[in-house]
Amino acid sequence: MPKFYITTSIPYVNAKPHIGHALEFVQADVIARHRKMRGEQVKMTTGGDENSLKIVLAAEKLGKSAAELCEENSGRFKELAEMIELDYDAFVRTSIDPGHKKVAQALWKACDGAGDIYKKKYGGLYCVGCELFYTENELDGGLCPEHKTKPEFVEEENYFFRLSKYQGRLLELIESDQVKIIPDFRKTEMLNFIKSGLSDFSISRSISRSHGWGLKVPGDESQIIYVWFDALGTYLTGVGFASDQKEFDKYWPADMHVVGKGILRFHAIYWIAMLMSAKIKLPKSILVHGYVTVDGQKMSKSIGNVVDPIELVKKYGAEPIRYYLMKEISTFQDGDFSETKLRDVINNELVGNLGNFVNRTFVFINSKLDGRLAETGLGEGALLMKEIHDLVDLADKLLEEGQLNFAILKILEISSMGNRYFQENEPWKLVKEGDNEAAREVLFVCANIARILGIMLYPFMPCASEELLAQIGEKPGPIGDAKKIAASFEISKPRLLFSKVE
RNA sequence: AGCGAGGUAGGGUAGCCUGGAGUGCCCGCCGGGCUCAUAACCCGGAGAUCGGAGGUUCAAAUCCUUCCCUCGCUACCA
Repeated sequence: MPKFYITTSIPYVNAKPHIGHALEFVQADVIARHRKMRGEQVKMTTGGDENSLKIVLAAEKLGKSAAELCEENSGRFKELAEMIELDYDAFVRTSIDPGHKKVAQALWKACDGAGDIYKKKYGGLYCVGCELFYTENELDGGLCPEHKTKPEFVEEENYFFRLSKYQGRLLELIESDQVKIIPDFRKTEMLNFIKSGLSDFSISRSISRSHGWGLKVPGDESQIIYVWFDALGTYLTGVGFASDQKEFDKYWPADMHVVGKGILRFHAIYWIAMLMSAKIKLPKSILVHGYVTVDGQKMSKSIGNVVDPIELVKKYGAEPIRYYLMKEISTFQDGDFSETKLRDVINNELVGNLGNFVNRTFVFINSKLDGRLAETGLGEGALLMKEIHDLVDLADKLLEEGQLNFAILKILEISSMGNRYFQENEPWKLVKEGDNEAAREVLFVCANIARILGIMLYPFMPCASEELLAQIGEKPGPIGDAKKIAASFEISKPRLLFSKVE
């Protein structure tokens, strides 16, 4: 059985989750569930990035310890993961996961052993909020462009990673898609970045600048491992690196890292170079999504428009949110969220189109045809069924390519075709005229379409999928089942899949 | 400044790579039909100089040149 190891990036837990985190969770989850439907053995990991100075600062502000803040916020991310139906196997918290510390240090030692880590004095204008050094011309009137605060001059001796050494190999790996970056325009960005020249980067911080928070550099108590070096290691931790060799050999390398556009560089360049240095196999692909704006505006605390996905799920349920994120937001580009739009989508698409088609089909069979349908053959519907099977194949292919929004569009199209077929064939008239056989044939086609919808919806809306299929006594199954015509149907009790919102 | 992504009916998008009647989708608007269904569904219509200007071509939203505008990134932000 082929395996598929997919990861979400691990969010900074210095604040609550926002809708963008939900987007990434759902994207990864949809891909993972699709792979399961294809019969692959899927492993998915996520986690919390906790060893960062930002956490310490945020905690101090709130009068808490860093550990307490991590506990609290990681808890919220875990809650989001559960609520949004993320089917994950491991949630790696970098500050307390016992295996993770070993991983980070083993990774460090391996890079060190390869001669890629060296000490260097480094100084510059440092913004605490960003945790990074700025050059003069990056500053905005002498202030940090992000925080509008005056950066301080910091000088210290740090460990550096010899990134420059890997420039040529990185270029080739990405160019040739051995590490495939999806979509193409992100790949181009990375290639251009590499071509512009790579400098070595700092991978440690002094213990004082880190406020003592973080993982210690092996063999040097005075230095803390830089948060990214540490965080990327969670992808290894999640599948047993340095602890469970059998598990690791089975699942590594990762088949896909799902990340936001802002952190692509760390994955496509730093991470790959680190793994090469440590002589660990390389991940196969990186899928890069955009950011979510809210009502056309960038989300920010100062504007006060940060959307809390947990609240949203409580209000509307997980499935509509998943649907919205997958369909209304382009997989690779920035997309907008608005609650008004969400309501429209629920009422028009989930209730009016999809839910209604399934409901009118099942209710009709139940009330006019005794709840049963024997094999009737597809009759005139055979042609339609062929078109629908083509859409199934297309959606399958789009899912494989990560084109999630196009895939779900195709699935909804199946539902539209069902509604049209139902309408044009007017089975209610056939029943009135006493031609139950003809009505049965129409409904046999419709029921099969509903069943296909049930199967194909699984990656996007697993609960709705289960609920739909349960009404005909089935469960979500392999994607191949979608193209098999069910022989007969028995409708237990039609139940609504989605409800209107006011 | 460099690099990247965009500019398609009132709004949001797809189509562009591999030219062929402005073609599609989700809303909104107008009109009609149906009554199985959660006033859901189906059909039809109005509405676009496909950012501007040149060019290639029998033919350009699509290819080339150029200009304008918006957004993102430019060493550590999902």
